[in-house]
Amino acid sequence: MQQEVREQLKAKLAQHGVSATNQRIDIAEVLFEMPQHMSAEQIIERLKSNDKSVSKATVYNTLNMFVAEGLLREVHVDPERTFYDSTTHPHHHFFNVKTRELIDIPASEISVGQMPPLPAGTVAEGLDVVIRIRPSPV
Amino acid sequence: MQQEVREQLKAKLAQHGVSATNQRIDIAEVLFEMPQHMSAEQIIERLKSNDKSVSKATVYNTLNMFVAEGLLREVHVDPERTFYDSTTHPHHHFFNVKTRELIDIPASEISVGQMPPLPAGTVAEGLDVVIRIRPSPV
DNA sequence: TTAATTGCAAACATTTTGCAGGTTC
DNA sequence: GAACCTGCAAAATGTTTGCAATTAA
Repeated sequence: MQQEVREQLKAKLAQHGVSATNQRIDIAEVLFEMPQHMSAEQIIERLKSNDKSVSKATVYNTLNMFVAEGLLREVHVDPERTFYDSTTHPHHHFFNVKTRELIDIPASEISVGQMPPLPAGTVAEGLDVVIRIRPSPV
Repeated sequence: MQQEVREQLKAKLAQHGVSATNQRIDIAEVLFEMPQHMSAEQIIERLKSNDKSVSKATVYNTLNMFVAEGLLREVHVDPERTFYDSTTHPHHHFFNVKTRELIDIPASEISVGQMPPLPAGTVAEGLDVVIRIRPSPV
């Protein structure tokens, strides 16, 4: 049963040209269990509590590879850490600056109207909308 | 003449409750010369080439204080460094992921339509739109 | 068996901090 | 002279790298 999930993940990695080692599947298992945003440290903690031992270096190597191959998206809103977002199709985020939590906003719920002309000699790579929020004051 | 600029900056700092030391004015001089985005290191370099010697610690302390007092805005798009934006009124950015440069987009040039409801118990603090760009392929 | 991958520890880069000495009002 | 500010060096993070040992095709 668990084994089946791992087989599916192996296929997913293969589709993106990533050969599947045990460690990479362990990491994928954490990330792709549900749509979510995690920092490298959170991933390492989760692996630990799942009794999987994967070194920090391998976690970072793997995350960078997943990003390069389009399996993951990096989100940069918190200067202290990079978040890895297991949802790769276009969408946006709330960022709670107090709790440092990211919350998805489906692309359909925000409409960005006219776009300014791009600077000469450049092409657009992506559009990120971040709504910074904080807990309501008492 | 130069002296006059420094007097104006001193007044600007005072308005924001920041007492004006020589170092703080040196830093303000660099930042507020024109609307721009600089990393701490770029600011330190500029100070050096202006023959102003301000220690790294003081630059960081000052930048944090300016941000806290609303004289500056931090921009987080590049995981490797924080940018300090001398334009504090609402606007958006192009970020060239190759050259790591920020370019302003006036708020009027982007219209963000409907906004999704905020998560319960939170209030909005700000809206950031970043259009990631890269040099056109040859 | 050759190439790819892992893990450790050391290296790095950016930012923060502790504290002694200096400055300011 | 009391409170504040600066600068140095050391510390703290988060991330990357070098390299020897291990695993996989």
